[in-house]
Amino acid sequence: MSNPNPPRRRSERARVAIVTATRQLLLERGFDGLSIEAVAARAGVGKQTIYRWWPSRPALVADVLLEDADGILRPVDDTDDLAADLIRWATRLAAALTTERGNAMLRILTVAGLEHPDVQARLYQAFSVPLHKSVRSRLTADDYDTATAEAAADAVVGGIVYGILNEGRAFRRSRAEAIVRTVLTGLGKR
Amino acid sequence: MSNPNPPRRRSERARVAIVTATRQLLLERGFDGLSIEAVAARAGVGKQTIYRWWPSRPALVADVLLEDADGILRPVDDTDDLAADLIRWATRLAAALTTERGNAMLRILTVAGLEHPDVQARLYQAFSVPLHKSVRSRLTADDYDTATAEAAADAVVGGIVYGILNEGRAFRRSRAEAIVRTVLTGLGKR
Amino acid sequence: MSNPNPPRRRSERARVAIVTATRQLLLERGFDGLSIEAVAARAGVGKQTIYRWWPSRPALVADVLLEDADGILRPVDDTDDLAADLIRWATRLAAALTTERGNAMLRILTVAGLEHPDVQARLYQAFSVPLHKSVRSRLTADDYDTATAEAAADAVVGGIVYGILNEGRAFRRSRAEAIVRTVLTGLGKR
Amino acid sequence: MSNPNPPRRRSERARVAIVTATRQLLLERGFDGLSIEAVAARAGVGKQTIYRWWPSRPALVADVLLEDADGILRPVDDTDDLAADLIRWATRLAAALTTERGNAMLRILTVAGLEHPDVQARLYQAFSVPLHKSVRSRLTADDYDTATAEAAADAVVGGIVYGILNEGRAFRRSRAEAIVRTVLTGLGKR
DNA sequence: CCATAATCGAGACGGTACGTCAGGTCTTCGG
DNA sequence: CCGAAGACCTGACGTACCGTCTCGATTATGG
Repeated sequence: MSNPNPPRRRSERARVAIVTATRQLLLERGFDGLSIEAVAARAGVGKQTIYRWWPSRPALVADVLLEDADGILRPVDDTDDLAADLIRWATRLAAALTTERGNAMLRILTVAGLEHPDVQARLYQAFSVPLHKSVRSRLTADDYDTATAEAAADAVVGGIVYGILNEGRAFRRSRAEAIVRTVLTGLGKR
Repeated sequence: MSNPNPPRRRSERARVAIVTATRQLLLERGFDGLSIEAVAARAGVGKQTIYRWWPSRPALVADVLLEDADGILRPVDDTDDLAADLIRWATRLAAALTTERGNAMLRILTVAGLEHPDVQARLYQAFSVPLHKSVRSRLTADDYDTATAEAAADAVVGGIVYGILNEGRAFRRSRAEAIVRTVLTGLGKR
Repeated sequence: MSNPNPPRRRSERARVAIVTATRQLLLERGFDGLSIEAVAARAGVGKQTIYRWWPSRPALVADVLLEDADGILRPVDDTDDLAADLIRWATRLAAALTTERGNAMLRILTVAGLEHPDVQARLYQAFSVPLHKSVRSRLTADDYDTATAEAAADAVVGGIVYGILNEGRAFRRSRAEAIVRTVLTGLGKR
Repeated sequence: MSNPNPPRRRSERARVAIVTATRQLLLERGFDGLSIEAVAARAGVGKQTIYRWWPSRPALVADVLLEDADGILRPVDDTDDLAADLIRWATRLAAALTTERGNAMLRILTVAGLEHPDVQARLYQAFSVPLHKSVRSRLTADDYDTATAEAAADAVVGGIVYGILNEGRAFRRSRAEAIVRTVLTGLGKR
């Protein structure tokens, strides 16, 4: 019997050209300014070659974003100073998301997810979950209970990312630090 | 003296029909499924009548959302129990944003803002700012300093809204409560 | 009792402005490039003021053309030299219809007539009939019978005008003369 | 060697559907009642498919007319009776141009040409030139000199076609005959 | 080492929606 | 009541892309 999953000989050259063209156009024109036709033209590829391998525009975009995820997803350091670890992490996250490119990516990622449930799920797994988990793990490593770690991670990640979604590149890193400190120490009245 | 800029006699009938049709179609098909042509048809109005008064699709959508803002924007109560006040507020916010309609609105609002800077600014002023301010005011009323209030508001609002953007209607109200509690008490190891 | 036929107080100022604007735009853009909106704007007049007095665009155009008819419609001289009279007339007609303005008018007149039966009838009466009649009268004045005069007028007028419609301003006056001569002398083989 | 300019694979099915729909609509609504949108709808074709192959509405119309030219363009017979030959030809021309369809075509052809110079040139070559040439050739075959033949052709063709443009289907064939006879015999006073 | 079948580039196709122009009707207001 | 202004509904414009569908022209095995 034949190979049940024949490797469907796909042109790597074309794949790379498409992904590259998509990345460029995404940064030039944003998510909703991106047309398959433009990608095909820029990549020197027939439209069908794109449709053969990606079911939809958001799926293509998602693939491109996933290739670039590493710049954003970094684990939290684990020294013996929890506050310092979290603040360093939060600051770096804010920095990454306020570069021109990083901010563009965040926006694209958010829109793409909001407009296409399938993609939402993939991006959620690839970005939100690891981000949240980074913080949670560092906290449970310091013996916080799951529920507390969860809520704290919500507050820190949400506070920073939502802030940047709203303020864009104007969001200051010091604000990320302030959020982390507040979550750590709470609001015990002084 | 006469008005030097007479407000160009506008048909209220048409305005209402357009806004209503837009709201319906937005809920039926979402933001990017909304076409001006469909709005015009449903409203029984010429396309030009829409373009005459709104510069773009996101601007029209923004106007519709702004009319519906009240359901989401409620001030924080001010009893002598800060925790209870904030938790009640957070819980209600989460409830409003996880109804079918409220969640749809949140998603639409976010995409519309991300795709159109002008609209982003308006929506930011109309939603994010008041939301944030609600929490901040309640805290400064209890004599927290500005910086702390700011950071806490970031954490609470961001934690809840970003959570709901990610999880959708699956986001539980108890999680909003947990976030508030964590921010209030901090992570002082017990 | 009131005047049973009140002269519907119409603004002469507006009428003139409209007709003038129409004439200008007609020469600038041709018949089908003429829009009522442009006429109204150029004339400093509301659209309704045009529609109040003219039922349609071709009707307005027809009025303008009729005001300018004199340049084209000249009677045939009646000296005792029939050939000279007709040649002079034909030559002048060709000259009038091959000026920039006259040619534009001919084309406009033709299109307007072909596209609107009512207008066709008016223009026919105002241009074709007098043109034809000029020639016919001159011939009957020289005792040709009606049928012959008719046919000769057909040949002369048609030959010249149709020629100019086809060739435009390239049509030479000598050609008009040749047509007249041929009709006068016939083709008796030599 | 291969064709350096391969003719961009075109759907014959679509071409025929478009031309047919255009012809129908032209006869139903006339030239200026013809919309590309209606042609596309009737032909079951996307608008772009029309715009891909024809630069403008008049160009499309011209193509349709050119396909139908044969009904009008017939050579002049060449028996030894010049008068009979020309009269037969003139009579047939008048007959063809006073059928419902033929008359409609003549009007359409004329307007299309007058409104669009490019089209004017093509239609002139395809209709006016051959018509004129038919008569001229028959005359030069009988040893008339070029100038005379030219003027006579002007008078005959112009007399008939311009007459029909003005009178429409009311133009009698006998009038065409009278024109031919007059041109042949001239107006030598009897 | 060819045969053959999937993949490729190109781009035509039937469509939907765009944003604009103008048509002809209507409404408002000032003179 | 007329005239200016211009909003209104309608319908068509010409364009951009959509996603599907042929077309040859390459490839890249696997018989």
